[in-house]
Amino acid sequence: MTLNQYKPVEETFFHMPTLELARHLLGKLLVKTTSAGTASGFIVETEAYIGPGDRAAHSYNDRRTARTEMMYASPGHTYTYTMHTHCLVNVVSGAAEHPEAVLIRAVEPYEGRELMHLRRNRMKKETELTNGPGKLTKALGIDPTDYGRLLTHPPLLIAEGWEPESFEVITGPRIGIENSGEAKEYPWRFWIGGNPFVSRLRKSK
DNA sequence: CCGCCGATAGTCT
DNA sequence: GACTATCGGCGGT
Repeated sequence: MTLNQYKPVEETFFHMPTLELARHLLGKLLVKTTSAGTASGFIVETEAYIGPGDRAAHSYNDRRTARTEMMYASPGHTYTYTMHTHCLVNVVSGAAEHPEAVLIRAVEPYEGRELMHLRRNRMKKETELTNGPGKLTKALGIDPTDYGRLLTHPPLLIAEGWEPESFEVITGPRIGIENSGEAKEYPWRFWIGGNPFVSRLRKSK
């Protein structure tokens, strides 16, 4: 696999409602190229964060700040932010001025496994490489300098991957938002049934 | 395989 | 100064 063999999605792919996009991103490839090489993985878990009314979203109550500014951009851009020491990556969704996004929570390694292995401090277990939002960004080499990129071309892109008919989509409550009132119950987490790279396989509450 | 817990830094009040 | 859309090590089973 070389970079020019990936088939990036069209920008119009991102023009669907956020909950649909969270579902349709499953199976797609997330691809990052740096001077060290190309690393990619199939998206196997996502979460939707939907606008000013979603208590779990950074855009809750229309909090428009320097950090959340990209959530208001047109769909298909990245919204990255740091959680403790980790960088998390979101796909901006919804029309411009509508602050919605889809968090990528886990991928299954495809190209550049050796590079991912090194970046992850030679992590022994294969499934531990990319089974969390902070883990996958480190493995793929995604960092805060990727804030605001358009995901239709290198160095960071979403490309065609698995056929949607080839896997089952499961939904459930989002992770790590215990302080978000009713919103913590919304089934806005999506993952591929039976995939070993999904974070928190058993504890899906 | 599971759950607990401490580390760690960017952002906002 | 108080939050986190987290991670990994450790100890018990």
